[in-house]
Amino acid sequence: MSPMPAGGSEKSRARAQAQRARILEAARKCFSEAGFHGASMARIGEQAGMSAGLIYRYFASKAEIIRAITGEQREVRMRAMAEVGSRLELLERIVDKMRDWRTSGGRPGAFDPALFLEVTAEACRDPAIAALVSAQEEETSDDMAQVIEREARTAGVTLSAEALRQHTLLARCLLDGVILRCVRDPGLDLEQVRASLRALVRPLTDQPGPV
Amino acid sequence: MSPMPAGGSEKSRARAQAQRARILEAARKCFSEAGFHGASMARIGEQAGMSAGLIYRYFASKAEIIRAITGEQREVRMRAMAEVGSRLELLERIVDKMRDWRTSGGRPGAFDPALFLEVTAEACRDPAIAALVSAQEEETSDDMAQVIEREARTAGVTLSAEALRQHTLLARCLLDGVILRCVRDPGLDLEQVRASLRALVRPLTDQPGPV
Amino acid sequence: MSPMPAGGSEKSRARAQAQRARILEAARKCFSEAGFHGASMARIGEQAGMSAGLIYRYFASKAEIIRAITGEQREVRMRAMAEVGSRLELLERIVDKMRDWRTSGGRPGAFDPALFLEVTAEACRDPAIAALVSAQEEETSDDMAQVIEREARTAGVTLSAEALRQHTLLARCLLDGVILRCVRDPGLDLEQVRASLRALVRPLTDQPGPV
Amino acid sequence: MSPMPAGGSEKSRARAQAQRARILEAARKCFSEAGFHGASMARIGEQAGMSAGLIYRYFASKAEIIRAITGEQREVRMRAMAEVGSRLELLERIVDKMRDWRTSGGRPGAFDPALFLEVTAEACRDPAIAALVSAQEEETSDDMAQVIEREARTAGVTLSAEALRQHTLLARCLLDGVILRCVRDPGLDLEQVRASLRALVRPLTDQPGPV
DNA sequence: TATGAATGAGGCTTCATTCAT
DNA sequence: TATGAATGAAGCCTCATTCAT
Repeated sequence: MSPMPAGGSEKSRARAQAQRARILEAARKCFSEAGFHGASMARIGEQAGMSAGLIYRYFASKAEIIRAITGEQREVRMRAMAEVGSRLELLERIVDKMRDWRTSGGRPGAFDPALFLEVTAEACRDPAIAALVSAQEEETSDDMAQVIEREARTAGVTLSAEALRQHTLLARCLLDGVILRCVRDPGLDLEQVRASLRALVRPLTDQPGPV
Repeated sequence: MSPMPAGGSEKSRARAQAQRARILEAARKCFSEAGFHGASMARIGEQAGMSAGLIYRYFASKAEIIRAITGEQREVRMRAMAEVGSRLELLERIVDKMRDWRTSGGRPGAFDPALFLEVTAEACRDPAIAALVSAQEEETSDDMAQVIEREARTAGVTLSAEALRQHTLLARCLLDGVILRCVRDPGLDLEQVRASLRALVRPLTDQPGPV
Repeated sequence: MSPMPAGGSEKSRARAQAQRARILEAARKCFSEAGFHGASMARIGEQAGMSAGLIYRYFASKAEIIRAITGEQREVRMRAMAEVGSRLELLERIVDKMRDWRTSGGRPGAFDPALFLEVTAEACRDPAIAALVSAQEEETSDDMAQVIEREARTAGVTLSAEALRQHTLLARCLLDGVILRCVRDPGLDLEQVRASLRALVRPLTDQPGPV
Repeated sequence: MSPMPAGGSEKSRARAQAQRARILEAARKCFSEAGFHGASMARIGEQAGMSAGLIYRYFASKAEIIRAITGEQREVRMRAMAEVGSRLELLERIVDKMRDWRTSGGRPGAFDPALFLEVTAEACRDPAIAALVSAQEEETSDDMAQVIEREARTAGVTLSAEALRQHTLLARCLLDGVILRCVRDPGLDLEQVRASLRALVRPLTDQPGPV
């Protein structure tokens, strides 16, 4: 799959990894701005500071870059959920990220809603992408479950497996929903979103519900 | 905007409308399968049973078709919210739609999550699409508020403006979140989603919250 | 060559001639504005107030319209030279025509330098056009010779055949040159051109020359 | 304007210039034969011995090629006027060029009347071309004035500014007229044109006129 | 490793022309 | 006679990908 030879010195392998990273960074930016189909290899190369031809020494095709970008998303989401103590904290964090995106327009390493949606849309078409995304979703649900368990532990509450699953599902839908709404309505008042979330998210209880 | 002359007989106008509908139907299918930029005019023409050139008698450009498809989404969402009496009923309805999509793969006129996401992703890039989507979002929020007011009336509860706004926001995020999650995880158990929603959505109260 | 049937009543033949004239009038305008290749049959039809398809009942092809337009040019030039008594009068008349063109932008029936050049350029490519133009040139030279003979008669001078030929050549080159220069330099001061021509054109003498 | 990056090694820049030249050479030929709009990029590429796509590495669009060709015309005319000592010499030279064109059909670098007329016709439609042509006309008039001043100096005559302007105008019209007539009438006897010019062009005098 | 020239396929769009009505 | 729907070819241009250097 990868065009890079398995062999080579330690040093050259490190170099190769650095090159791949540069390409992916450039691709992320281009894909975010123009979409997978709208971004050209030439533009990605330019952004990465190399010729388009050279990219093919590190990735077999544009599709492989897309797959790699898709694969990276998992880390971004995981990082976002690590060390978060409650659902509300997590939701507020995503609101912060959305505001960052609106104002600064996407710094490297930050969560990029445009890319997130591009990947999701592509998953509807490319089965390989769909499989990657689906696998990530399960992991992300696990991460979310951990956040909720942490919150429950802090609150001194014990959740049944069923309650945990339901709270996880709800929280995830809310989170994705916030992202989608922010993207679809650039005029959406994020402070109001934050306030609403604060008012609406209740302390965890053992019993299922409520919204 | 439209390349068709204003005049023409009754019959020819009807015919033109039929042709436009055929093209839009074909475009919907192609865009859903391949994305706006992955679908070619040739493919759309083939799907519509006509030459690619003929499409330009009814639409000035591919972009105009994309705009028309985007504009249509509003009707689809509006139809879905009409005559719905409560948030839970609405959410269950969207779950039904997602199951339809998974099984039948998108019938004409039905809500198409792939297209919905394609439009949203495109809104990140094309300001014209962003404006359309943004306008639709406001209308959809109004529709959602009506659903909630209906539910409140039925429950004999009076909602403050603030509470109404918050419930609307929550419900919309949940709804969009359900769509996104279903698309991103084809393995997601829709029956479990339905069950969770039933358990989680509480009767409306005057007070803000809770989730 | 022509798609029109030879038969038909007197009335229908007259009608056909009127239609041809309308088409040619429209084509003249379109060709002048957009060039032979830049003007579409649809646009010509629109300008003529008929469908593009109908044009083919009166002309076998676009090329035939071009040929017809080319053929018309002869009349325009001929009309311009009729009843003109001297070279200077003729040259001043062309200066007037150029000013009309600059200000009014080409009325129907008027001499159109853009069309004149379009035809000339096309003559370099299409042998059929070249033949038409070449034939017209001979006729136009004859017309010019008549103008000069008229001038000589008025001046009481007898020109040798050789002198006549030379004066004709000179006058024609001057005339075409004025047209070309006016087109190529929209800033050219026509009044100065007129003044220069007045100063430069001397009474005819029997002897060859001078300039 | 140019799609080529500014940087690059000495060698690659030289190569790029050579490619541009090859393309322009091919375009000149194609435009001369078929006109700006009749010549296809594919044909130009074929003539230049490269794929049509490659052309876009050296020119941003077909329009840019047209502009480049148009711009070149100035040099061709300028070259023709350099080191010419009199109006008659200049006119005879253009007659020579026309004969070359008729016989050899346009060698690279030679003056091409078909192209000259194509450019002029295009100037009637495209304001960008019109501006280029207009600017060239002024320069060409300056060049012509210099030729005339040279002739006056040789003849020991001092020309007033007004006389200089008038002689320049006359000479230029004659010159353009000769070109136009040669193109429009392929049967025109160039030797007779030459003889007529010789007979008609008189030595310069201080006084305005005569023709 | 790295470049950038080169290609061929394909995309969007226009248009002359034909034909059923 | 007249329309306008319909097509197929062609045009301009872009781009992923390959390859000689």
